[in-house]
Amino acid sequence: MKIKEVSAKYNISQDTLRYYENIGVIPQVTRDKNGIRCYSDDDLRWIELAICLRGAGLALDVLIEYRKLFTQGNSTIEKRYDLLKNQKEQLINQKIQIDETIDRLDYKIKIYEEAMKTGKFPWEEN
Amino acid sequence: MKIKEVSAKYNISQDTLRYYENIGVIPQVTRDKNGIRCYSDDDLRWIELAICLRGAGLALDVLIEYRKLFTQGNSTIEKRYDLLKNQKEQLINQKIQIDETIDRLDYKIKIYEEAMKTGKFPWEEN
DNA sequence: TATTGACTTAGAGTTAACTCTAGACTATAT
DNA sequence: ATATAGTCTAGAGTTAACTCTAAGTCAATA
Repeated sequence: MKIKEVSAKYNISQDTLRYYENIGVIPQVTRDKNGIRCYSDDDLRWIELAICLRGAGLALDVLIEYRKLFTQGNSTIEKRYDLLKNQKEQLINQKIQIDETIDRLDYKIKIYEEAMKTGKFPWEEN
Repeated sequence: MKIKEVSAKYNISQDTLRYYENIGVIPQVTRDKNGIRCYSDDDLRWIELAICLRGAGLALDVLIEYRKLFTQGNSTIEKRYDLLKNQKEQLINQKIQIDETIDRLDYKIKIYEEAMKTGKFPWEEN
């Protein structure tokens, strides 16, 4: 699979694909005789993982670290485990923050709905 | 309340407080005779709101827009309502992404736990 | 044969959200 | 009287994560 197809398949720019490879978020993609990237199934799995984790807000630093540990083999299992646990914790905290904010938005939305229905605008702080 | 106290109370840098005021995320704080900021309760509520929304990932652009609409009075009620609804949708989507990622991390974490318990490292893609 | 389109690289540019710097002012403590 | 601590401003610098540019290679097509 060449870069254009991969880009279309995962809706990610070609620039970003090359960038991720350069910084070590995904493997060094093998090239054909003309130096053109041919993405393997394994490469695609790494890309998909990267997109998923980035989409949830993980930093590229963390993905680079995970990939680095992975390439270092089984001796880094524990470190990878810690990293994953850690990131999961962060995501749980982020979810809590989001839930708080959604509650807050819901409260405001309700007030605005009332205001629009009754034409009366209650005293509001912000 | 002066900037140092506010900074401590909300755990936000003085620079950021001034920055938020400059770009219009929070009100223009009134000054004492020496030009020093004295934050009112209303200012504090805006700060608290900004920190909450930013913590959930809302962009400063959006907060600036909301604040701008607010200062324009009741004629912008509907626009503010739309903005809030919109941002809520985004947060819900973000939460879905996070949940997917947490599931994925959980799966990996389980595999790593197994590996560490048994000492056997199963074939893994990444 | 010339052009087109897909690809390559290195490196510069962009954007968001801070964060820091330098120089100035004022109030209080020694 | 001087030092210290807290504040101010304007503007420069930083960081993350892209995104774009320019100049080049190569294969297929008009």
